[in-house]
Order: sequence, then C-alpha cells, then structure tokens
Amino acid sequence: MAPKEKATDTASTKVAEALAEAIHEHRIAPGTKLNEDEVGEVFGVSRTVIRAALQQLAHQRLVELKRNRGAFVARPTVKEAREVFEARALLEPTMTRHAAERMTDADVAILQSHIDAEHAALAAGQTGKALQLSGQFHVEVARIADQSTIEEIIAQLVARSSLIIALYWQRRAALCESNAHHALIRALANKDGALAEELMKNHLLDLLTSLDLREQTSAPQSLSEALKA
Amino acid sequence: MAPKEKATDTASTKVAEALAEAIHEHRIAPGTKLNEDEVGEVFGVSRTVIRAALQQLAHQRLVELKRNRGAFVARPTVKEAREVFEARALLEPTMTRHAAERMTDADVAILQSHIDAEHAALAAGQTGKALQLSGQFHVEVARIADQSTIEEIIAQLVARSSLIIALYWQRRAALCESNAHHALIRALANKDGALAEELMKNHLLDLLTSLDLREQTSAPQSLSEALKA
DNA sequence: TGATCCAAAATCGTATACAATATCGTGCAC
DNA sequence: GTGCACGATATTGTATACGATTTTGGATCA
Repeated sequence: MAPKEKATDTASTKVAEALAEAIHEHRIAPGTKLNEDEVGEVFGVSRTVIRAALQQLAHQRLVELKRNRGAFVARPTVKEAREVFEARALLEPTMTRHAAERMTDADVAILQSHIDAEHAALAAGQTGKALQLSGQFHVEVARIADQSTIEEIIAQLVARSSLIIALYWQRRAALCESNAHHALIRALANKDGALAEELMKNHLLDLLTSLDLREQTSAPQSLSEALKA
Repeated sequence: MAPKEKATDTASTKVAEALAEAIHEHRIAPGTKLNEDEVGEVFGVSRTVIRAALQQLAHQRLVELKRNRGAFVARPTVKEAREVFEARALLEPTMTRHAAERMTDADVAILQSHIDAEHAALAAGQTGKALQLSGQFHVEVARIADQSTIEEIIAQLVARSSLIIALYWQRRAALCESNAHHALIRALANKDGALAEELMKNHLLDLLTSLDLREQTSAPQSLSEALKA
C-alpha cells in the first residue's frame, strides 16, 4: 500500500507521478491552473522540482505550459481524442499480433494479474485505479511484443486516453472493458495472433465509440477559459 | 539565414534546439557527456536553463540522463534503430494515404520547396541540413493528413532517425532519398492514396535497409562506455 | 607491486533570491 | 457610466548559492 520508493528516481519524477495520478483520477479538473508555489507547498519541495515535474507532464501532454502564464491541466479537445485513438489503432493491433507470437506462461500470468487487480479496484469503487490498470494492460502487450520504443509511445497515448476517458466517458458499460481484455488474454495465450489482433482492433473501436465526442460536450469548466477559446 | 527568434519560446527551448541541431548534424558524437557548466558557458546562460533543455532532449531520447552522473548524447542501439523504423512503418504509410486525400496545391508547393531546399543543401555540402530537411518532409505529410498528434510522434521518430542515420549510415546513395520523395510528391499531387501509401512503405524499407545494422557496427566511442555496456 | 581505503575535487540535485512579465484593481478622463 | 491608462500585486523565468553524491587521486598496507 505504501508508495514504493524508487531510489533511482529524482524528486521531480515522484511529483510528476503523483500529479499524473491525480489528473487521471480526475481529482484535478482539466483546465485547472497549477500554481508553482501552491503545488510546491503541497509536496513540500521548492519550485525548482515542481517546474521540472510540470515540464515532464507537459511532454506527456497531461498539462499545458503557457509562457509567463503557468501550467494548466490539459483539456483534450474532441479532435485530439480522435487522434489519440487513431494513433493507438495504428500501433496496438500489430503489437498484439507480435505479442501473441512471443507469449510465455509468465506473460499470461502477468496480464491475468492486471485484470484481477482491475476487478478488485473496481469492486472497491476505485474507478481511477481500475482505469489505470486497464490502461497498463495495453502497455504490457507492447512490452511482451518486445518493442520498447513503441511501448513508450503507447504508454503515453494510454495516459492521454485516461484523461480523455475521464472527460468524455458517457457513464455505462464499466466492465465491458475487462471482458474485452479477458477475450484478448485467451487469444494471446493460445498464440492466435490473427484473432488477438482483430480483438484489439475491435476493443479500441469500442473504447472510442463509448466516448461522447460530440462537439463541445459539456459546458467549459470556467468562464474565462471558455471565452478565450 | 538568421535564426528566427520565436518570442514565445523559452530560453531552454532555444538551447535544446541548438543542441538538437548539433546532435543531428553529428557535430557532437553520440556518448559525449554534456557537462552542465560547460554547456551553460557556451550558451551564456545558467545551469537552470541548461537543465531544462537537457530534460527536453531526454524526452526526445536525443540525450540520456543518468542520476548524479549527468547527460550524455544518446547512442541508439541496433535494436532501438529497428524499433524506431518499425514504429514509422506502422504510422507513416497510413498518414501518407490520408494526406493524399486532403492534398491541396499549397501543400504540393510546400513539399516541393522542401525537396528543393534539400537539394540545395546537398549541393552546398550541408549533409546535416539536407538530412534534417529530408526528415521534415515526412513530418509535413502527417501535417497535411491533419493528424497533429501523430505528427508529433512522427516528428520525434524522425529526430531519432536522424541520429540513427548519422550513426549507422553506410555511405552511398545520398540522393536516392530525394528521388523517393519526388515520386511520393507526384502520387500525392495526383491524390493517388494507394500508390502514395505503397511508395512511403517502400521508402521506409529502403531507408532501413540502407543502414548497417549488424551488431556492434563500430568500436564504441569510449572505452569506459564499452566496458559498462 | 597491487589492492584498498579515504580525502579532495568535481558534478549533479535542490533551495533560495532576484528580475521580467502578466494580471488585476483603481482612478481619471470623457 | 464607460473605456482606458497606469500602478500595485502576483506569478513565472533565470541566476546564484548550498548540500549531496559520485568520481578521482594518492597514501597506506599487505
């Protein structure tokens, strides 16, 4: 339960991870300004490390940096949402096929543990946690495919997807995901690359269509941002 | 000719761009340590902005950050080289097809000007510059496809490719590239999506096979690095 | 001679201080 | 009463100072 200390990581990374988790769990609303002094006080560190953390998050597109204005939690547009899933649609099915060809028993166990943890989190009402674990499943597939470069790209896209889902999710069908993952894991365990690829393709499409991507879904968070947009 | 000042960019970005250019043109050898004080003196700024710049470059995988040890120019492995081109192979052909469908006369002109500039640089012996322009061609294709998210990913992959090419290029066939781009531009101008897609796929394969990716091509830059690897 | 340990130097990580810029409120002119 | 200008305030951008960690060199001892 205690956060595992990665001694090799710098302080800014830990802050970035904490902020990312908060953003993914939608505890910080998109568009929120992240004041450096304020955040620094919360984490008990100086602005130096906060700035480094914010820069990391900006590279992941989880926050937006505006010169002399500050950092704001990203508010992915509908277009961006589509683009992220378009990118995933181009990368992940092929990764899944490759993963099926290299699948080991250990890999099956790892993926299964992800699903289990996801179910546990869901049962405990930890929606954010479940979402993160669900995303991690996709990253693991790329890892199994032994494509670390694409794995990183997918990790970033998954992180952005998490924010997108938090924003545009039309509430319903919370566990259909796990079912999709369950079918996927079976195809992967059977080394059925073609089926796994197809399942992943459909899974991503399902995810996309489960979003409400009509233009300007809800009223903008703040009036000021709305008028500037 | 003068570097255009982007007033909206922070100082660290300018330093990062300058360093990136130097790395791409292979004026700084892979594996070279980038001492913060030293680099800071060169650019006449403090370590604060240098650190920010190095962090940006680390995110692009152009430099590697080692805790308490410093920043080193990245030395992509053979595996990483293959992975980068695998990622590009998954993304760019589809982008090319989409670009063909949205191509305007202005876009044709832009792409043509890229090729012309590339030829000019090549004629002037500016190999590094030509390489960069050649890469920019690929980024432009994604822009024309109106996929800014994938455009960013490709931009990053192209940047890494530039370093990879500088490392693993087996000297020969310098201008076959431009020919490939020329054929591509014609297919794009004719809005022949299928042909453009195929040409891009082959072009990327050509690029990959033009590299010498046998294990451990040349002797490592430094003994110390060699022994640690 | 070789290895080991320790101290000194170098370098990175973080905090603080100062400068530049943007934001916001107030007052004045019309 | 409205619009604009200007100064006060807040916030970011950059530089510098200090502490922590690593590296390096030499001295000591087997």
